[in-house]
Amino acid sequence: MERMQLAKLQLAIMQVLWDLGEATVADVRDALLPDRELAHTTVGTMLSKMEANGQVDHYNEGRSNIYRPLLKKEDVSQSMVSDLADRLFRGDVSQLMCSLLDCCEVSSEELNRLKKLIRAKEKELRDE
Amino acid sequence: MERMQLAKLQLAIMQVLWDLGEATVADVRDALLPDRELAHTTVGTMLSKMEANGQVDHYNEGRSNIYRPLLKKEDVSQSMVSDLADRLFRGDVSQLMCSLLDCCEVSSEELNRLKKLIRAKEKELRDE
DNA sequence: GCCCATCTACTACCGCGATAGTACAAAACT
DNA sequence: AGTTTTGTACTATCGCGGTAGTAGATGGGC
Repeated sequence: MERMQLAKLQLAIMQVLWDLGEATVADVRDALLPDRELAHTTVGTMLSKMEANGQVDHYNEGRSNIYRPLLKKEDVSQSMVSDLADRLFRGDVSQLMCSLLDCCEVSSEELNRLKKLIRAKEKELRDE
Repeated sequence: MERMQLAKLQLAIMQVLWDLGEATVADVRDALLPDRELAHTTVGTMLSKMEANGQVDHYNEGRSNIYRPLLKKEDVSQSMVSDLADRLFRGDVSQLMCSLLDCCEVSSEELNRLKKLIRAKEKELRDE
C-alpha cells in the first residue's frame, strides 16, 4: 500500500469525486472552475489517464461517463503525508508537526483539537 | 515566498547539501548511494538544472564544482508541508495531524514531544 | 427529419523531472 | 611525456502531468 501519490490536478479532481461521490466530466470541471479554468476536454483527458492509472473508475450512463474514485481519501492522505514526512524528515513526525505549527497560523481551537488527538493516541498506545 | 516545491530527486539532493553545507557532484552521489544508484552524470545534470532553477549555487574550485544550497531547509519544509495541507485538507492542520498519527507508528516519546510543541505554541499565542 | 448542443475518444504537444552517454579538459600517476 | 583517471558540459531520451483541438457520436429542439 505504498505508492498512492497523486499529482496536483489529479488530487484536485479526486477531491471533487470524494465530495460528490461520483461525477461527470462537466461536474468535475464545474467544481474546479473557481480555481482553474480548464477546457472540459482537459478534464476528460485527465480522467481517462487516471482511469488507466487505476485511480478512478467509470460507468456509462447514456451518453455520459460517470466517474467514481477508486482510492479512499484517508489512504491517499496517509500515503502522501507519510511520504512527505519520510522525504523531509526521515519520518520524524514531530519535526513535521513543528514545520506545520510554524508556518500555518493555528488557532487555539485547533490546538485543543490537536491535544485531544494526542491524548487519544496515548490511550491507544497504552491499551496495546 | 510561495512556491518552493522540490521534486523527489531534487529534495534528496538538497538534503545532502543541507547536511554537508556544500558538496561536489561526487559527494552528492556518494551520499545518495545507499538509496539510489545514479550515474554521476545524472547528479551533475540535476544540479545544473537546479542551479538554473535558482535552488543551488556553485563556485569553481580547480576542476571541481562545489555546490551550495540557496534555499533554507525550514523554508522548503514549511512551503511543502503547508502546500500539502492546503491541497489535502484545505489547510486544516488538525486533519493533517490526524493522518499523520494514524499512519506512522508514533512512539510515546514522540507524543510527549508533540505535547511540548503544542504547549509552546499555546504560550506563543497567549503572548501576542 | 434536420440542425445545434453536448459529450467522448483520439491525437498532439509542451515542460520538466529523471536518467545517462559522449566528448572534451585537466590532473595524477608512472 | 604519455596514459589513465576524474570531472564537467553538452546533448539526448523517456515518461508523464497538464493542456487542449478536432473528429465523430448522440440526443434535444423546431
